[in-house]
Amino acid sequence: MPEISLHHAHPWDVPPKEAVEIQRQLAPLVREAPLDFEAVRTVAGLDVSVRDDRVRAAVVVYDVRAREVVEHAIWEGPTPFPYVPGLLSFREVPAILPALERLRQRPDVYMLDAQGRAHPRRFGLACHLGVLLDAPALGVAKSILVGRHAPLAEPKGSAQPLVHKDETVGLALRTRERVKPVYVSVGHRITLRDAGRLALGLAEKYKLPQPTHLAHRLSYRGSL
DNA sequence: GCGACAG
DNA sequence: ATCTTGTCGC
Repeated sequence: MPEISLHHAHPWDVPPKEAVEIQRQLAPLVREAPLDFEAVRTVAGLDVSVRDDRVRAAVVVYDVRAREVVEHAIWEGPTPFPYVPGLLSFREVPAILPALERLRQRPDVYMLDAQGRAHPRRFGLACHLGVLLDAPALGVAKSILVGRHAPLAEPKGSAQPLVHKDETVGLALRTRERVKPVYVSVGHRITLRDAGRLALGLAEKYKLPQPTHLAHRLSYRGSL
């Protein structure tokens, strides 16, 4: 079992003010690059649920060719940080990392139930995890943190850029007809275009792509 | 100063 | 995120 090596590690138990400073320091490290789909066999779906003062992180490793879950893991622990808009990663990453350590294999791509660059400082949870792991990552959120977009057409696959302060930070993407869209954004080592393609391609049965949908189920119910 | 605000 | 049954519509 390969050990997880973190890039640019830093403390998590810090006051909000310092957390913001850490984000500003790491944001420039985010890289956008084409995703080599030929080399992608597995996509990890990640999600964290909260129960009283406990958090439960769940990871599902989804084989994109076989279209099935090949491995999954859970980790539970005390809630380390309150929910503060813009600082979600400081609440969830400390639980996600130990969950990832319980996997036997390293996923090729990480898909988060959160924002990537569509964040006030361009450093949402998907960016944070991507930079720490130095691996391809993308965010697929159910609602907007920052930015606006034009109305979407009806068909599945319709999309509109999500713009914040004159900058395209994400994509409003309709993954199912007549269903509210999801918000895709770059986490790390992927382009917005490829992130959109991946999210749409994995949205087989539900609004959310399979990896994220299943991870949400696993963290919420405790089983698949 | 007043709203908005991933999960 | 979480608390929760039925119900309307494709």
